[in-house]
Amino acid sequence: MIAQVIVDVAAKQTDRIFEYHIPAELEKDVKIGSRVIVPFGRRKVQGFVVGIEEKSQFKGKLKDLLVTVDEMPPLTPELIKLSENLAQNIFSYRITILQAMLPWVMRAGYRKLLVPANEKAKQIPFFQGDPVDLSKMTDLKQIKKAHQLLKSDDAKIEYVVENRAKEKKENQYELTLDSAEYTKIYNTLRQNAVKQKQLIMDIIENKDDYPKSQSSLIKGLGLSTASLNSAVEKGWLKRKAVEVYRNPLAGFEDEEKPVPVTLNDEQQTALNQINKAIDQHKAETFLLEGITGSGKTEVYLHAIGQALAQGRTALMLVPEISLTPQMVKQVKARFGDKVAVLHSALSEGEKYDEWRRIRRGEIQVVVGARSAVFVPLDNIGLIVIDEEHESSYKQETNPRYNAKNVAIWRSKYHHCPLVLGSATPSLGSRARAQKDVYHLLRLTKRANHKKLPKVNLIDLKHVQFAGGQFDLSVELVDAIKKRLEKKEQVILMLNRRGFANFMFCRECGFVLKCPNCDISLNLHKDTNSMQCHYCGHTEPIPTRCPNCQSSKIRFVGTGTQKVQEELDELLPGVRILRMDVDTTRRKGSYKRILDSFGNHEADILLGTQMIAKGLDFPNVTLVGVINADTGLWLSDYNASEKTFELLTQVAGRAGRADKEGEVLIQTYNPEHYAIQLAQTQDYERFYGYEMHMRHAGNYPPYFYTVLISVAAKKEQNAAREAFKIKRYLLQHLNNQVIILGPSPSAISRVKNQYYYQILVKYKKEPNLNKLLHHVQDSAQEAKKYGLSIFIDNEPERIM
DNA sequence: GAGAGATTATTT
DNA sequence: AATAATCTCTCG
Repeated sequence: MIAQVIVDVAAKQTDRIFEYHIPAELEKDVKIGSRVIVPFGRRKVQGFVVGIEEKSQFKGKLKDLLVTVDEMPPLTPELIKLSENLAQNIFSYRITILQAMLPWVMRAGYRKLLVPANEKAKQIPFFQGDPVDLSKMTDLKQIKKAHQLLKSDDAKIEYVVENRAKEKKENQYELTLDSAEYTKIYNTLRQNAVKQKQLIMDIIENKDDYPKSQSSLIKGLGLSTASLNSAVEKGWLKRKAVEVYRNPLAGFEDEEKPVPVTLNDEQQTALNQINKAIDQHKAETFLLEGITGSGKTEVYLHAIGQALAQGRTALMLVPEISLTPQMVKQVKARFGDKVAVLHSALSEGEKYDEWRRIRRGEIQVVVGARSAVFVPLDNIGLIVIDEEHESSYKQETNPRYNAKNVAIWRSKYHHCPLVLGSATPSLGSRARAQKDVYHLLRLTKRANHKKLPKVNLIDLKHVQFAGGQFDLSVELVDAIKKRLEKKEQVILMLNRRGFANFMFCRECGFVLKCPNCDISLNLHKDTNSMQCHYCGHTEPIPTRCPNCQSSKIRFVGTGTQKVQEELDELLPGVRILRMDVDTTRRKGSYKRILDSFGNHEADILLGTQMIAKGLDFPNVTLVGVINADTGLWLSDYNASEKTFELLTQVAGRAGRADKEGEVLIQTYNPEHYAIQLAQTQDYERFYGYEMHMRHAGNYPPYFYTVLISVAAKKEQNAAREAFKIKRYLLQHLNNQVIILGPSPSAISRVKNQYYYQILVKYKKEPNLNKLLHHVQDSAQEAKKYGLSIFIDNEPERIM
């Protein structure tokens, strides 16, 4: 038999099938989707079997496939097929896509070892008994010596493929004797053998609980490893290492029982339609447009229950940012240990274990962020994408897939419905619902009949500021005070995007910039440094202007740290929790902050965009937005959409329970339509208005877009290549197409690379895909001259 | 004619 | 992408 293999070499020339002969003894193991090791040239590489055939197309002599790596093929035939489809659409190599479908630990590591070639050579002092890792060899003398040994045939190179995936093992202790004997042992123990007595007593009393794990014995009984060791030595217990799953939900085990929630009419109507599609195995896409607090999550959970009741599985995607403990808790409470969770806060080992539980069919419900769209779930009965407007469903690096499109593909494959949910659907989705491509379901009422919070705009152009800074208006501070007096809680959002503290000299106007990027450095008080958010460059905080040595330097802009200090001053004694990239970096800190706020251990939750989504705190009655404008003037065509979304989402955090909510939005642009319509939280009107704008500007959803970026060390080179690509495209496309640029990116230099980009807008260009693949092929040639070319189909961000 | 460096072809 | 094969240049 012949295996068709995609090898782990991401390059144009190798982006195709290579065939291998399957040795007879491996025939039962090698399946479509298997991860295998194959000889490739002189090397050994990892690869994935994408097909198995009787006969080979190859004229030369086939090599033998060496081994299969896993017991069970990690990829399913479905995912193999999906990878083929994706490769045609997103300008990535097939192997890059296949690897993106699996946990990172399943990527192979490669090592080149210099090993003695014969018995005599083993005595050469150079080896010191061990093979030498060639990639770690830096010393020139050593390298010379290595060459010498290779030439004299005393050494040879051995290629090793390493598997990073490690299973976690835990010690378990099982009983070796019968209970009578343990009683006997107990009686012979000395009075002062406290721990030993305790252990034997536990064995006598809880005999049926054994074998017990080491951690449960140590934690539960307060034993030490030493006492366990001696128990093993004396033959009382037998130790065994067993494989265990790393469990990321360890902290969620004893959550409250699921509360049965009855749906209101609208929810029920929506659910009925979804359930019908589940029952009929129909690959229908629903757009569930429901205002904040309308209980979309309840609808999802009921629908998931329906899929499970039919013996099928369910996949639910949520944005990374809103994969909050609150959300996980709800799903976990409803479906217990049928649930697996996948997101970036898990360790690589945890991700691998969650993934394996899914692959082995031990899981019925998966909740995860973008990459979870590739999980090897079988028999999917429902896919849900919550907050479908979120741009995080699009991966911005290779492979640049959009989880929404992947989900649509999978829903067709499994003949199951896909539910896209949002309070503020993306224009693209909403427009498709308009054209009946998607089925629109609307929830217009808040589930608990509470009114939407009242939203007021504060015009920062005509306002008095509290304190000495220009961040907090008197009106906002007063409103906060009032809420605090009533022992209610407040959420404050500072949309910091490109707006944090930077150093500015009042003498010469100098702004401290990153030496590698075209952007200012940001002040970080916690680490006492100036940092670049793009390349990570760090330097000390200057005390004098680096340009003119003046001491009149200021730090301008608003950061969460600064606002916190101001609030401390204006409202002495107030308890503030800050939530931003800095305070949530450590594992579990996210949960800790939210739990603490939920327990009313703080009055104000001050944070960046990450607090806008999905949080549900009944005691929060006031939401303040410190500056609504920060995202508004970005050059993206969807800046208004993103601003409207964010304001509407954050407003929805107020007044979720019995108490009426209030929202205050500070802005310098109270007349802007995105902000005006966010005030009335009128999505449908915003949709109508924004569609006009898109139509007038020839932007999505009226046009399709492709973004081509070119990066180079020298600015002219990037620009020249971009112009060349544009000329090439114009030559071969009809004149319906619109090509914008080339223009420098919004941040024209990052990590010492200059970026130029062109945007292709088109309605129908059957030729384009072929041309772009040609551009991509030329990228490898261009790389020799230090040029990088990226092609992004339907980009979420154009800057 | 050997060694370094650049270029080109090959990988099943 | 990594490696091998081939070509080119430069050494008094």
